[in-house]
Amino acid sequence: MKDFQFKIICKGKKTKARVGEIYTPHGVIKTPAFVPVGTQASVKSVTPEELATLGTQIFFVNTYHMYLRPGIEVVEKLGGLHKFMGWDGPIITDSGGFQVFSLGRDKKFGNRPLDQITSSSRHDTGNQTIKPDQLVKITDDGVEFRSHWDGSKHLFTPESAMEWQWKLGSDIHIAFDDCTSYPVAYEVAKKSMERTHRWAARSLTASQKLKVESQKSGEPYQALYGSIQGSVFEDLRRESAQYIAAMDFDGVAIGGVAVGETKKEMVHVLDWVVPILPEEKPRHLLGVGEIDDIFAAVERGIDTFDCVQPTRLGRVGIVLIGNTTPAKRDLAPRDNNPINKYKIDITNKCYAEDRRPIEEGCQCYTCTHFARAYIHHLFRVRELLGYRLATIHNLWFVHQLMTEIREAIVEGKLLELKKKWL
RNA sequence: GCUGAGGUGGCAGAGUUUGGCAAUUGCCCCUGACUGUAAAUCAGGUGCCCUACAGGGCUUCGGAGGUUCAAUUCCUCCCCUCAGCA
Repeated sequence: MKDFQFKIICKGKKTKARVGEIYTPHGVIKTPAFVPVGTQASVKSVTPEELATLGTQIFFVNTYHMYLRPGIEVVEKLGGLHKFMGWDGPIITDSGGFQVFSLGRDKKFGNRPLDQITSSSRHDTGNQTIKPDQLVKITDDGVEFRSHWDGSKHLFTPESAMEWQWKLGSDIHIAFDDCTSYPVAYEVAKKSMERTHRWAARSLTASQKLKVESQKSGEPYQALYGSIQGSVFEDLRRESAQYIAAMDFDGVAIGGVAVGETKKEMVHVLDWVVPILPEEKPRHLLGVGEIDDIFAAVERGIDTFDCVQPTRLGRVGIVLIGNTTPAKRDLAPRDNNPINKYKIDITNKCYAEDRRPIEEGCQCYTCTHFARAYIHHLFRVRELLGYRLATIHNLWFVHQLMTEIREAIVEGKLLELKKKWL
């Protein structure tokens, strides 16, 4: 028996949702599961022990970031990612494919001309400043990245991405893909998808080779998920799903979503793609995790999804709240906006003397120990504890929601739960 | 009391040498954004009024005078703060 398995425990009756268990050499993941993101081998501001307490079963680390700092070899020397981070549970690594998209855009700096960007907000490398469009160069072989730290050049290929993930020793790897930007012309999306497919084949070949070698030496199994692209075009998405589904991957990842398209478009993508995927393989949705998206994904049969939202929003003072007990909270003026009904900005003045916890009834460490006023204060004075407490609450919140969702699927009440929330 | 240095938006602090638009810039504050993390970040607004925008009008550099076409800037007096010495 190989160390990686996916078991479906229960399927929804009215939806395509399913409750399952992913077995990895470092433990079991109950699905559907939310996967926090710890890009640089750290879910920012929380310890592995705290993560476990919050309900995190597995989290994301990025190969690209590990490659640049501290370097794959360093992690390897220190005994692999698990030992390096002090986390015994399952780990999933991203290939660096997302950075093709994320480093290639100029989103961070808006649309301002580069000469208007203040020196403190851009990355200076000695005398010259790296422009975003210089950070990534895609070739047939792979991607030439320029380090956002020092501008040095580095070539990433499907083969190297696989090798590095093996050296990191994560439990689940993602194939090296080309995350298509949005909006994008059909022809460009098609080429990007085809490139992703070529890279998927190369990733799989490289990974299988490494798998054979490692099994000889008795190393734990490391799974590989193929990645589907195709932007918002139905025929491309279907083609990509069929292509990836037909390959010998351990699981499937849906990429290129939540990159600027509407939520409606994203849901369409799921509707096209998921029915094509094999039942018995776990399905991961890359980069998605707002409350309504979580429901949309789960009821369409997604098993795991990762997102920076809970952690990133927490660090800027946005804390998540349920929609189930609206009477228990006062809305800040802006929170009357339905889009914001799952979050409050704790830095708003109206919370300066608020004695209540972030959310009444929440059992997280933050809510059982501190008032909104205190967290508000911590953010105003930029105390590190503020970022931590907000992150702790947000992660707990999402993991709690996932627990509720898993229970609801088993009880056949997912749609009721969704209605209650949305 | 003497000597010296100062008084500029809510705060800090440029501008005064060489009179020619102060709303330089920080901070605070307000608002917005964030979905496989170049992100404990970024963007916008922050004297008043008009304007959808472009832009326009007005008020302001401790106080009172003076010189000048023109004064935050030069001159006189006064008030206040800080430092040193009595």
